[in-house]
Amino acid sequence: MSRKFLEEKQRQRAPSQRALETRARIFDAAERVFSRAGFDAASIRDIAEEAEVQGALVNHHGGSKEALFWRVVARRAEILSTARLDALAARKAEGALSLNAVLTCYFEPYLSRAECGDVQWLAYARLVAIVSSDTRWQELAATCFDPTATRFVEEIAALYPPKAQGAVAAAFIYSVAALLALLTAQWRMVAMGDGRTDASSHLDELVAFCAAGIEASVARAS
Amino acid sequence: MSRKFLEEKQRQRAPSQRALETRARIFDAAERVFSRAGFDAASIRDIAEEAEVQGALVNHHGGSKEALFWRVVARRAEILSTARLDALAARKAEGALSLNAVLTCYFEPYLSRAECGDVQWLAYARLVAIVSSDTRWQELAATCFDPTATRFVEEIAALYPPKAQGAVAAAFIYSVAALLALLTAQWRMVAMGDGRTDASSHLDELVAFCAAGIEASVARAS
DNA sequence: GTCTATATGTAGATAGAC
DNA sequence: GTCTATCTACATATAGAC
Repeated sequence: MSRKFLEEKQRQRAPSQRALETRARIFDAAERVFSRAGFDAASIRDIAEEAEVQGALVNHHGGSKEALFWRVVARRAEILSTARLDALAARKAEGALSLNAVLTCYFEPYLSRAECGDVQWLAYARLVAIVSSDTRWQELAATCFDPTATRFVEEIAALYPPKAQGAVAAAFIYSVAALLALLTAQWRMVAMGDGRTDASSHLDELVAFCAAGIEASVARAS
Repeated sequence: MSRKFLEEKQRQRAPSQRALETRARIFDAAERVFSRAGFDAASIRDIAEEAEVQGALVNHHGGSKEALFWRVVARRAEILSTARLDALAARKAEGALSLNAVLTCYFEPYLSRAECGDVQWLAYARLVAIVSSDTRWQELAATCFDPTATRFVEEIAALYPPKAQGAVAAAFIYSVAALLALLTAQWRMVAMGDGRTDASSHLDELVAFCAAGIEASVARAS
């Protein structure tokens, strides 16, 4: 039942251009509304209004509210997974991987999309935070996020002795949490006295933080 | 209006013992239900049932649903802030502080309460994750969490050149995110291959991860 | 595919008896 | 303080016309 919400009904014939645009508008609107309000506080009515369609159309294209959420998350998760794995493969083709290189392959595809100011990708960052922090979406996370994350953990673990595997897994989760914090909790950094404005260096700083943290965790475990 | 939900009405006379117990039962139940379901999916009826009282009593003791959430969060936040600042003061009395010592003073009061298996403190960890990841609770976070967090950022920043302040603030937010991940996302670590079972070493490993990360962030900024 | 109208459930809050 | 009963609002979802 793992992908229960992602299956599409068989269609009689190809959807029209207009229908595809309507569907995309609904998905984009759902993404923004879910990210602003969270799953429960978001209403189908809000989404319909944001998409400028009638409420019944949201159910028609997205299925139930829960299925719509799954589809909205899965849509971008697939794009991101592909970009991350492609970046990893490209780096690997250049020669042996370093810890910093692997982390950059994981962070950069996400950060570059979110930080260039794309509203939809910024909204998606909040969705990931919602999914990651709530066991209610455990199955969704396992379906959309875990395969790629596991791949990266394996890649990092290969740089160290086998007995460090557990420490690498824990430190990678910390690293992903830090990435999400960068995307969703920047107002808190400002409140704590971070007055810097040059967003360009965020990626390198995050990589430096996480790489040093992972090294230290592994060193403790060895 | 910053503490709007935390003010109590003036009372005519002291509440009875029974009333105090009822109130505590309602707050504990609210803590558990909010942590399981999140704010919106939790209903006053669920909370009443969990506390084994009538629904109207929840409104009577907690005020509106939003006010109840504020009070539940604030109640434990105060205990934790006091414990953290006391630990910091005690360490300071012993001599000059190290980065590891400051981080331990911040993490330990929380981890020791959550990891000893106390249901209410485990529930509270989820509440903090909810508050921290949603701008809707920005004001609550600013009221309950920021004063203590700012104090710790200052303490860490004092160990480094002034121009590292921004990097310290960002790295501290990453560290708090890692702490929350340890408390709320351990199932993900297991899914990534962390098969270790000895919970006792989590504190030291987390401190090692964050301390190394902060050092690296500061080094980049200097 | 799209729209109108509505069925059905459940939410938060309170009035008023005890 | 506590309980019963209820008000009002809005949620999701679907039936059926076009």
